[in-house]
Amino acid sequence: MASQLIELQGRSLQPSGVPAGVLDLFIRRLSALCPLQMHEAAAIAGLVRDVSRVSPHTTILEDGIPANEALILLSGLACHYKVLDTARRQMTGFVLPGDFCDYGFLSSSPVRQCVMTLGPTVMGRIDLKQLSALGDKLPNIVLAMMRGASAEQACARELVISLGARDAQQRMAHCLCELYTRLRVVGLVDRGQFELALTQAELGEALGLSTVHVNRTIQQLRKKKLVAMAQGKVRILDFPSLARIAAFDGRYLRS
Amino acid sequence: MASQLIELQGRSLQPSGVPAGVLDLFIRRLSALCPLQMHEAAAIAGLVRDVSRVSPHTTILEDGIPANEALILLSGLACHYKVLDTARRQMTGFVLPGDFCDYGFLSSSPVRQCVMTLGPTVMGRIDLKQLSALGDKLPNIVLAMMRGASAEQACARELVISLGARDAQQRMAHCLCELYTRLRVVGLVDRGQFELALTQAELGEALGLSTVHVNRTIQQLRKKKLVAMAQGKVRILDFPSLARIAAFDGRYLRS
DNA sequence: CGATATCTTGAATTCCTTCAATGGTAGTGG
DNA sequence: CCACTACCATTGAAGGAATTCAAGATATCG
Repeated sequence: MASQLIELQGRSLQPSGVPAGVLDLFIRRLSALCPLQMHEAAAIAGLVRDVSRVSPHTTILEDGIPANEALILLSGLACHYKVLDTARRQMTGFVLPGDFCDYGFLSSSPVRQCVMTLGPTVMGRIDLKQLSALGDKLPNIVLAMMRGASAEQACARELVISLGARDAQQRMAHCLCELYTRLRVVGLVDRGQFELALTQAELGEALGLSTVHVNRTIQQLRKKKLVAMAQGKVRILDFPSLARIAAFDGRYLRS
Repeated sequence: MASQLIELQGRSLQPSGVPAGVLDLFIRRLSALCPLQMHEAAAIAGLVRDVSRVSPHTTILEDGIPANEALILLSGLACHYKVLDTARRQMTGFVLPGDFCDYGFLSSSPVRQCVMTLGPTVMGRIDLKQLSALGDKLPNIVLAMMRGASAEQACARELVISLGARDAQQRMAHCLCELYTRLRVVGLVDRGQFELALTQAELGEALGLSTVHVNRTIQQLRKKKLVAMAQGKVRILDFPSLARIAAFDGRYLRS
């Protein structure tokens, strides 16, 4: 796993040696799941260690391996996926900044699916013993994490619906609506625009479509002036119309 | 919700008024998730109340409603589903005997998807306050439930893979392999045969296929002498071959 | 600036859907 | 006991959505 300690960028250090600011998204995400008091947020932020960059297309969690730490995506993009016999690959969900990469640690279950980075990312780690001890003292922390797992479950179910009952255009629109909504929670959307380090081929792996068809589908949405996508950036031009096409109802993302 | 108290069938009663035996599958399922001591199993079984029959095709949990009790399927079959604008319906997972219908109660999340019975079923309920109090005393109970939620998550992800990357025959084979494996855990498979109160149209809603194509796919599997399906019963004739077709690897079902 | 990856386009094919009709089976009531 | 009804399974034929194959255009990066 090619990773190195992140540079400090001239920021002040917390006791753990983690630059302030890097953990903002993590705390913002947790608080959105369950409102945290200042000391609760500080306590869990204090457990994050080994903050490090991870190169694109690196598998950071392997199927079937018991975890001994909780992995948090601090910036960038990652995904759950599985490789089939046929060398075909299917993604089953995105991990966005502030999310835990896998929630199996909550029930001491082994990781059930590989997790891989897509663009360049920054990861943080929390020792499970420490996390467990903290959870005993601050139940809101545990609640927030369990709600995170619940939200991830809801996303997976929604993806089932996309792949089972929506056509290509609806799938694409729904995916963009979800990313837009989830990224907005952590403040990563600026005037309808967000970063998305994802090729069309990779989008196809997420949506169960061929690369060619992804391309044609995007063009349809472009032609309708609903989105603009280029250079790893997505701009949502007309969210209401996009949501209408996809029959997107973001309530499944709420806690 | 058309439900009535189950008859007693001449069995001895536990203090709660629930006939002995009805809860066996529930305990077996929980113990498979996390081995329980006798007193732990007895404790949670003692909380189950309002055991009642529910008619086929009854929606027992509604999208978005906060739950005030945990619902357990004691016998029969149920599913998670969502109805789309287009009047199309997509199932996102099966609930088998011994399973909780929804795990949202673990994080005080509202139910995120409707749950509906398929065949005739028997349901049990546990008050969330009592369950929470019990969980504080017996952490293994909580662990078992959280592992149940984790297993359900794994099932949803696997369904994503089926709908996104497997053709009709592989989907069908994979679905049958999963049902076979899950039902075997609770002892509901007899010489390769199990009950499945599901029409071909409903199977299509689960697998993202049209009724016609479900029919043709089943015929292919029949012709290969892999399965026999009729009158709500499925017999797996050649599990290894079926698993090979689907590239089924049951490890995702383990805790 | 050349090399590689990604995006784009066209044409042929495949898998699955839709429509429509028939056959089978179980339950209902005369 | 048999007609009647309703639901489910099955089959054929036509159409459509998405895939595959193949090639060319554009971007990206060392």
